[in-house]
Amino acid sequence: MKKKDLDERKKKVLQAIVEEYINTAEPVSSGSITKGHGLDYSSATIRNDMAQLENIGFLDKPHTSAGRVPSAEGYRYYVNELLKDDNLTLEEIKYIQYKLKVKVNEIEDLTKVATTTLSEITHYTTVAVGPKADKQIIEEIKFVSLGQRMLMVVIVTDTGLVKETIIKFDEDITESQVDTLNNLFNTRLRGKPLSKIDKPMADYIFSEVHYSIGIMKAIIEQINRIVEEENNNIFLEGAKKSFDLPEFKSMKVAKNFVNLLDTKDEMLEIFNSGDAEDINVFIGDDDENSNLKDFSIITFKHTIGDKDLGTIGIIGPKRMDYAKVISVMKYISKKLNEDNNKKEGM
Amino acid sequence: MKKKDLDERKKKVLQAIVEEYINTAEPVSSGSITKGHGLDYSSATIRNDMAQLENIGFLDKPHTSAGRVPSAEGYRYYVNELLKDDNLTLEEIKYIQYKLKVKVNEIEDLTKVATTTLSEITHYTTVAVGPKADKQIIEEIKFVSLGQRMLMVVIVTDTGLVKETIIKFDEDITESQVDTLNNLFNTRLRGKPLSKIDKPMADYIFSEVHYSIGIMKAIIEQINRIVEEENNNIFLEGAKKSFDLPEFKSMKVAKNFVNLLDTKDEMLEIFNSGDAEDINVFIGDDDENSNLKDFSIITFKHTIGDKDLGTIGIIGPKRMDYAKVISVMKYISKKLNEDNNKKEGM
DNA sequence: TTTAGCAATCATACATAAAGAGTGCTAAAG
DNA sequence: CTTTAGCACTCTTTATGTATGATTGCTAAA
Repeated sequence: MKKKDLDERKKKVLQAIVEEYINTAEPVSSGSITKGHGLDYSSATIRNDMAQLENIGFLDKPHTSAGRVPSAEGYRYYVNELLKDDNLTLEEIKYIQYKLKVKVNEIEDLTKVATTTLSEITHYTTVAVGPKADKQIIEEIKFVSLGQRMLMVVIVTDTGLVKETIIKFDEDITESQVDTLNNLFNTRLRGKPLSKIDKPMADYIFSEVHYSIGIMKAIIEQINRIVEEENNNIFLEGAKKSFDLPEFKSMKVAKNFVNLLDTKDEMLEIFNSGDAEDINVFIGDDDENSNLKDFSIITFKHTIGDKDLGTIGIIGPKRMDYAKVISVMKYISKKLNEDNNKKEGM
Repeated sequence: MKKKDLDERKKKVLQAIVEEYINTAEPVSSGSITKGHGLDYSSATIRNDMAQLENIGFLDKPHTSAGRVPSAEGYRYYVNELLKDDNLTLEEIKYIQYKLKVKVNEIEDLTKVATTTLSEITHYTTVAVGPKADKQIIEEIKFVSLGQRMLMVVIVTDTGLVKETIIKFDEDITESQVDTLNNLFNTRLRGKPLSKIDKPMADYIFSEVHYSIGIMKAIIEQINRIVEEENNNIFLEGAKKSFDLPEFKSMKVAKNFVNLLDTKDEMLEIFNSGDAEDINVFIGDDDENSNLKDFSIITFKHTIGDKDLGTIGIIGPKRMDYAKVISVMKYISKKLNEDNNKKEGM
């Protein structure tokens, strides 16, 4: 049997098992889904279907007499083929609207509000990751002198991202030198993507400036450094909520979760790999030995028009309420885009 | 018996128990400390002392036949009276020197390096909390226009802290207005502490500016907002390390830990309450029902001269290696101050 | 004051048994 | 051919009892 062409009843059985397991966190027995979920068969019939669903890899059996649990494959089929994702209550919709109406001045704030709201409604841990630096356009680059031998550099991009750093020198800097720097870097870099200053550009800058090479080198080096260290701006909300979930009774799961949030690498990879247009669902592989084994991550890109404002996502157990999460995300994503296109048009 | 006047042997017994428990995480029996730790008595003698130490509240008994465990009181006595805190190895000293020698341009970076190093050497979770805003002096306040109706405000303080925000308006702003703003705010606020703009100051500003009240109101409101939201800059390092400790086998402990880091309030209170001059040791109360019950927090203020650069601390189990942690902290604290006074003198 | 000796206490580990849940298979019914 | 009833089988869970070992508290002697 091909995986894709399940007959109608098997689809219903799989769906019933996934939904039941999402609710109870207990393996689902054939007896418990004879009625409801659009099904009305004897447990023996369900058992037969379950055996076949297990054969094609959609279900797992913890042990002989324990009922079935969806496999990663099973979850994927459920998410892709069986999910009905329009189940927000009116209260939830109103709450989201209320929260997103808040007056924000920085896009970062809006992302945080959205992330917090998402966590409140879904009761899962949510994460916001800043946009990739190199996709952004430099709108302003400003040098401000701090004392004689210190300089602050502020770079502002079109998405409202602000990067700043302080550079120290071994020699004095005059105000007129600062003016020159402001002129030079602004005329050269404004409108360009926020990426490292390459060799030709550095050479050009050197050729234009008549004073200390040491200062210029330090500046370029430091700018390249802050441009490179992207995505350090991770915002985490509701980590403790995850610890109330039954899967966190297992120390191993809890530890993997903390590792995931502490190390960040694996998590970031998934956050950055998603498709820009869509809600992306990552379901941890069953067999893998990674920290992600027991978790699912669902992300979407926060965008206004074609500007990438970062990624917002949820980390939860594989037994996640996909329907709910995806519904909420779709709604929030739509709202974010709507409201801000309005504001942009001013 | 008064708590303070333990005879010499009882002191040694208490010390032996604390140190043994720190090493093994197992209740300490009378038999296991008959030799070593400067003791050479029979288990019966030790037992008598242990019974009395328990009476005055320095030891606890998990159950009748389980050996003894230090109480919070016991730890406190140990830390205050019995601790010998000079046990860094040469390798550790060299490693710290090597790490702190790194060239940093922002004080925030230095704090991070110190925090990371502290975590590496002690194997505990470390936390850095930014300095209190109102203790800092405004060194520069800069308005940068972003498009017609957006303005960025950057405030730099004497400790190198940078606060910035973006303000949106309903009307246009001209370059000359921005210049006026820069002049006005800099002459008025530079050298002042980073605190909210009060009524008289606001009134003065209003009286000086001839255009839109709406714009000025928005600016002052927003500046007050970012000044108020202090300590959002918490830097966490090595959370996963804690999960390797035996006490984290208990789900309750693990959950409290995550709550602590996620909610931040309780933790911040302790971080901000410490004495500026000293290493501060907080030991969770035995009976209390708080998230902190099972943990100890050790902090010190990162300062250069009299500038407060924030607080660096460790969160670990009550069974923490106090001697080691305090030694490392003292050393790092000294080094930070030394090196930077040198750099300051340029 | 210190110590040896010993009964008493309690957690832990282990073995065994009983109960319960759920499956897989077979054969009958629809 | 599909569905269902029936039942043996498997495996987990829980309870119970028992043995074991660690450690203490007390007493009496050194």
